[in-house]
Amino acid sequence: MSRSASVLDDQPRPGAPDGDAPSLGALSDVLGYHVAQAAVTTVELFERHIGERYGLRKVEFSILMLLQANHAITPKKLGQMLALTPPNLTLLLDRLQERGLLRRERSQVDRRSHNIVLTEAGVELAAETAAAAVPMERELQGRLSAAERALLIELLRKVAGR
Amino acid sequence: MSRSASVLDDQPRPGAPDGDAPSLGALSDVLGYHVAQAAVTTVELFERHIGERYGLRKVEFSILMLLQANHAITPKKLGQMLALTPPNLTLLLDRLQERGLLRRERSQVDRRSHNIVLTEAGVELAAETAAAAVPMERELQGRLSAAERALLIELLRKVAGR
DNA sequence: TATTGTTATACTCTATAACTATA
DNA sequence: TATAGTTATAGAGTATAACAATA
Repeated sequence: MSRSASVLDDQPRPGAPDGDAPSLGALSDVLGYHVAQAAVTTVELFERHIGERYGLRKVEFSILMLLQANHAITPKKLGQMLALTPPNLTLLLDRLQERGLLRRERSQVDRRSHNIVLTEAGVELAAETAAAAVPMERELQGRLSAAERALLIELLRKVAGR
Repeated sequence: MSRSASVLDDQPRPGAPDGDAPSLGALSDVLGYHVAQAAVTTVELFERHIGERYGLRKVEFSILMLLQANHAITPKKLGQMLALTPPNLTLLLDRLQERGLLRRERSQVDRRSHNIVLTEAGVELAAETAAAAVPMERELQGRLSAAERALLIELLRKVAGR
């Protein structure tokens, strides 16, 4: 754990008004901190490429992508995959439904559960935003090589563990 | 982008009530999604090892660690390092100050700014929680080797870019 | 005029509890 | 008696605007 003694005990040097880069201390060994800091970048990227342009929140985009890939899926499963509690999911689905992007169809097999399916507009928006994700990811090339990016995703999946 | 056709069009097979594992679709190539999913794990880890035990939120723990490593630091810098807006930081510092963990000392150099310093109780809690972070990180060994973990942190730092 | 930090405020995000309807 | 989903509600997290004190 490297630390830079007490360089700035209320005495910032004239030439460096903001002092040295402060040390992370014990935080440098805390994985969660680095995950959170990386999220600052990815969230900003998402907002700029997709969120603001299509009026979608991160989770809404994820839901669209999962519905695109799985056609019909229950709220239960969506909730499990995205770590959402049932009440939150209900609200999210309400919002997307009001926008005409999806439908809830009562399952004929188990009438308690629903199958969520994209409407035509939903299919279209899913395709558009999936396409918008490509340049978004490409923007990371300045920070990570393709190999590093693939490796990073693999390691993150191990941490997520599912 | 692998997708598993329409295995579950409202017809879950009897033997597998929850159907096959749904595909991630386009999401599997979105770094931000994987970062967010990994965060679910690290947040849960934090809550269990530190948050609940010491009544600290993630950011509060981070502030403690930064103060521990840097002795005196201004809210401005803390805000930059943790991506917090000034009003949020004010509230966080209020809370920690009310708990008797830190003091705001007006800088003699620039009387607009403050130096935040840990009280004795703050130093103690910082040490305790830093120690509690060790077994927390160790718990990740089931998912990542030491080398993988180091590599992951390095890659996350590149994404965070600072 | 610009900067540090604060106050006031509101909006988003997420969680818990209680409920309905099906099984 | 258990499960899928909803409703109601509250708390945590985060943002913007307006302000005070100092530079």
